[in-house]
Amino acid sequence: MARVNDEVEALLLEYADLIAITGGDAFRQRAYERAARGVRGHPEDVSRLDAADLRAVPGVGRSMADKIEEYLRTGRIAALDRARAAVPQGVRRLMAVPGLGPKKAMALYRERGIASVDQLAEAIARDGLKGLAGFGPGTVRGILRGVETLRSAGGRLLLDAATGLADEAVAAVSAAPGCERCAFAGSLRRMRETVGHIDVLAAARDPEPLIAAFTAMPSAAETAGRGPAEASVRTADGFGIDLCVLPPEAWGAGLLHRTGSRAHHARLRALAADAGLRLSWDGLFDAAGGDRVAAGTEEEVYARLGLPWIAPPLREDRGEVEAALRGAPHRPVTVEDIRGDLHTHTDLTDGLASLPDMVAAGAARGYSYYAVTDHAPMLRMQRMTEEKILAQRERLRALAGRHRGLALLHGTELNIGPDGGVDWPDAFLAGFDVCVASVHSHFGLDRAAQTRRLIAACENPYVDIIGHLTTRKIGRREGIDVDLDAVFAACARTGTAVEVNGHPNRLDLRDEHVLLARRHGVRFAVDSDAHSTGELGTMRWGVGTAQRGWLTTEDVINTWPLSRLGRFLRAPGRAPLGRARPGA
DNA sequence: GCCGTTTTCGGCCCGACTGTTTTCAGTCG
Repeated sequence: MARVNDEVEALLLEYADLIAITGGDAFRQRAYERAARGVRGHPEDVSRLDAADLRAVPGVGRSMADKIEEYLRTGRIAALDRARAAVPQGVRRLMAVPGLGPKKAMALYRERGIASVDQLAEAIARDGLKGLAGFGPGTVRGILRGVETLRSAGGRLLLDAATGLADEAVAAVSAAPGCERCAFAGSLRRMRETVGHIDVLAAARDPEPLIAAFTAMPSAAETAGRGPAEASVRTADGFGIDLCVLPPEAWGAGLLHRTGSRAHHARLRALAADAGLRLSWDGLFDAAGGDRVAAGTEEEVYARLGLPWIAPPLREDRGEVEAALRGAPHRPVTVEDIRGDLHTHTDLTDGLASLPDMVAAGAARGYSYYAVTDHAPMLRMQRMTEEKILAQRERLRALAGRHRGLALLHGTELNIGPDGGVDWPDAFLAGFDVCVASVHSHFGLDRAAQTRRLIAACENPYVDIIGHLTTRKIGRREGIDVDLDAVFAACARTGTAVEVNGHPNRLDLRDEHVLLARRHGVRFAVDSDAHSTGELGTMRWGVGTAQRGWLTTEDVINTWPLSRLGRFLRAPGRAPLGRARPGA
């Protein structure tokens, strides 16, 4: 793990789980979970904070600050070590299975000695849970489904964790003497939703110091392989990172080769062959004479093949080469194109940061508009009321003009009920600038019912954006069963945008669904769904997914100027954007 | 364990869903 915050988050979550497993105070457990989220969402590295600043992190008080300091000083937390001694590691890992909580995990261990996911799967296969109290046939079926979901993500990292590791490796190698260039490549550079291993590429005359720096970095728990110009390491969790060092003149060809995808690179090789050239990992060569004709940069190689540079998320052989050959190269939306975030939370509901802090963080990102969209009352645990959200609106209006050039939009994230209804009547919804509507319950409805409810939500004139439409959580929960064609057709017909949620656990819609929706003529909002100031940065993964889905600025409403966005958000009785808002 | 314009104690994330233990515990959002 690269960022100290990630390490601390993991330790606090582990402690919270151990409290739950051993039947400790539920409020204490939640305090640790909350602090873990606070640390995760904190934009600064906790190792650089003094005691007072540490306690300013949401959810961190004296006891947590002491534990974090103890970890930073000694690399251990004594209280956590004691808790670990009481519960076998595998029991905690069982809790990663959807449907298995602390109680059932502990019961499996106590009654059947099961202490790993593999042992659990094996026990189910030989009917070994029979007779165990609380584990009837329905429960066992559910657990088995959970094991399959978990295994579907098996051993792969989410984009935030993979990016953290890759950044650490690139920083370590870049600092080595003689390193001319260094970057990560592979599926991470293409922004696939999960990453099986990380490819790091570097350019240098002498690979040795780079390899030494790479194998010595803190995350490299063991060196799995080593050659004259490459090395492989594994993290403590067994995740693999490869380094390949190239001569500087081969940098572009090497980066192209290592970035892939295999299918895209094969397409380029075929194109080269047609032109009497040969493309390999170290350059583009004249097939007859053997002279290297391009290799220094990706742009040079593409240009020699008659193509413009193609953004890595597009390199999946989904027509990107043909489009470029036709003279209509695809220009995907970029992070720099994003003018605002239309789905964010504050501590009024389940966010961690205050309204002024979230707004300030949005301003710091250079946005021209920023929407606050806290949860609505149907999500009971959030205890939202009309009074609370109206008071928030007043506080938001009072912040207008505080940040030059930033228009503040007041919104909400509505819940789509099983029948497609949402939390508030039209008259109240008309008071919001923007409404996101999302499914948060009744995941088990059948396909027809899910499709009906989503179409009904689209038809609500105040619903502007459908949030995280399939509700999948990578490795935790399959998405709902829904007729996406029918829903996207309804979105296009009603002018309802679909969200590309950038949270690395969600990435919902996923790239294939984005492609499908785009074919229906749907508009999109790429959002962070941030619950802390740091999480506003998840926008980058949303944009990566949008790029993989071939979205352009024309498709994405939050790349548009405020005036055009305002026309899109128009609804009966709703004040036009910019008029009701000083500072807009 | 955290937190505070109802403060230094006593609250804090409530309720639906599911399966099964036939009166409710466990899990989840």
